[in-house]
Amino acid sequence: MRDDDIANTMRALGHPVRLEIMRILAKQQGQCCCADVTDSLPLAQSTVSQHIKVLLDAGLIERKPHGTRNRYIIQHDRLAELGTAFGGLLQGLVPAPVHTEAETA
Amino acid sequence: MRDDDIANTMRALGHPVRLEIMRILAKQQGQCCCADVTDSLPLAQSTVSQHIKVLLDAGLIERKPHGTRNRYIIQHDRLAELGTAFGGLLQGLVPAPVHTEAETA
DNA sequence: CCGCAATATCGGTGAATTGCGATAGAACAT
DNA sequence: ATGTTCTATCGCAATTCACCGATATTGCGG
Repeated sequence: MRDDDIANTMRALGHPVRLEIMRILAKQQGQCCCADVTDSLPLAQSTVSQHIKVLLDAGLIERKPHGTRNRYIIQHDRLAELGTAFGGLLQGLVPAPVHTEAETA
Repeated sequence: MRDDDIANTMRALGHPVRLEIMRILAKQQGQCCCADVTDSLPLAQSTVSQHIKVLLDAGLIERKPHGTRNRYIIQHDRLAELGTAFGGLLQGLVPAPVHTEAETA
């Protein structure tokens, strides 16, 4: 994952409403449509749809048409990918690459 | 960590330049001032200072005046905190809370 | 005291984000 | 076909972001 990609994905998660949407989607496990999300939030349907689009563009969820509704499925692969990238980032930020105690000249 | 807090911190990291700044700071380990960062990036000093401010406000780094310069230190505690929060988030997004195999009625 | 170097902050510009209501289109039931 | 429901998309306004150059501040050396 490139920095750009990490940054984009993190920014997609960098909004309380979108965090909440992810949780709502998780709770309903693939049986969740836009209206369900809207009902759970104090926001207009268009606004929710926008937030969903951001998550879609980041690859964090996937749209699956189902009759007149659309179901949204969390992409756990993608989340895991981000988790790994984030872990790698933390790793790279770690204080000191001390090799051996005896090596401290 | 509240959602707001998680979102803010993630958004602070949600920019490639700021990721890079974090890496630069890590590499120089506390001996790094604003000019050093600016020299490593194709951006104006004021822009770099702005990005640093974002990281400061998110608590991801700390300023430590040192003569006419300012040194910036990565707050590993804060990073770890975010890591934990992010892990918890992933946990909460996990597909199914299956208790036992025998329980699958 | 005077200039210099480092840096934060101000003012401005253009782009992106966040929110809304209104609208268009698809699928369905009647 | 017609109306209903669900949802994406289109303006639109307000806000924030990203970037810049210019400026003010602060500490240091002469």
